[in-house]
Amino acid sequence: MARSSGVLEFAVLGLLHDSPMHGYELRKRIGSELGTFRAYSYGSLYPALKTMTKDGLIEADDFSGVGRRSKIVYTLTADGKDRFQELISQSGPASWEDEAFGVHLAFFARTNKDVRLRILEGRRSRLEERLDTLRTSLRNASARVDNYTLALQEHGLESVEREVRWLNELIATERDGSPSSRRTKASSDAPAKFEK
Amino acid sequence: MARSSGVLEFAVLGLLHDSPMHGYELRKRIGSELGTFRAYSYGSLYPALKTMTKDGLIEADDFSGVGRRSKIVYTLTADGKDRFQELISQSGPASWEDEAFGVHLAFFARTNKDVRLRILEGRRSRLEERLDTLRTSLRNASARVDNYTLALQEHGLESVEREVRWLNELIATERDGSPSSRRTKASSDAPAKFEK
DNA sequence: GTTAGCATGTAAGGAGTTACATGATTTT
DNA sequence: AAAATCATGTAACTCCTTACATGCTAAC
Repeated sequence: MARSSGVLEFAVLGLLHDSPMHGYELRKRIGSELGTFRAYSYGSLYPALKTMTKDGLIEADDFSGVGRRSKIVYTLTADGKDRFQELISQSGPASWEDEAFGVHLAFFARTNKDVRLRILEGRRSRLEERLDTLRTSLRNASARVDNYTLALQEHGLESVEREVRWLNELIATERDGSPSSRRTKASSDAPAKFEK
Repeated sequence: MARSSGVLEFAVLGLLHDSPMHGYELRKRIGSELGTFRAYSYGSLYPALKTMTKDGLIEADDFSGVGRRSKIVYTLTADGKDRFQELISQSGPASWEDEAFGVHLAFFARTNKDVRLRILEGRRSRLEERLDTLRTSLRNASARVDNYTLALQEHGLESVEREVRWLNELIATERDGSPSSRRTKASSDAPAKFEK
């Protein structure tokens, strides 16, 4: 098994979970719907779809009937759904990295509340580590470095501080919802603010 | 000629411009002094140094005297200085990309005022394009997408808006300095706010 | 009828990381 | 004397982009 990995696979599984789709459309949605708006090229996407088909995560239906624009529609298999559940339940260090965090958040509506909180808090502590490094480096920098570099570092620092505040709000909102310990069955109910 | 390219080469040239250094230290400085705090691994850095040596941009002096910790100190050659001047003078589209912009800004103290302004303005227009895309995608998104994704997209949008405001300040400060058209010889004088 | 957008793919290559391998020196 | 940090390097691998190649269909 090729064991295709990474953010792209995760994104594809999540989007196909909603409805079957062909590659061309998947690419657009990855670029626009997933908060990251990271656009993958076809050179990444199409080979990934092949690998995932080989791995049995998705199934390809070739709609190349004569006279009609050729299309290959992909559908999630049972294995694919399992894999998505597996990925969506991960709340370890890997899920607090920039890109991975973005995709995880994009699928939060389908994520358990406990997992959501752990990811949010993990992300925050990851950023707080970064703040430490940045503040230290800024303290040394103010003596040695020119003021353009300083301006850039300060701006970077403020950006991270802003993200921490944003996370604090998300975490607070998340906690305002019904506490997960009360539930017998793990619930993915979103707190009021996040209902559709 | 291998024509080593990219941000890493630029960063190395800029740092060696100040003073000769060995690889281990270069790596740390790239991570901390350059506003981007992007840390390259040795697996990237050491091969890059070899290529640059082959290209004649830097010169390696091996301090492996017996009993002393082995060190290879790199010094900029005349060609290397030329190359750095070439890179630092570029104000085209490539220099408004995230990473490249960071390095360019890190070396702004050695950049001509005209070039500085063109880079700052180019960066701003690049971000304004991104704002357009984001705002459009956000308008569609609010209908179709769950509110977690929405929160992420809104936060992303605000981050870009903040960077634009930051750039506006830098540009204004830059313009407050003596106008470059008055100068016969291009000057790299920093505006008052940015003097050391 | 031609331009723009839809739709799929491959080959070559760029840029970087991880894991490995080795050894000296300083700090605890 | 052990642990941390200094110091250099390579091989295999991952992930992704660019450029190429092909052809259909809708809109102007």
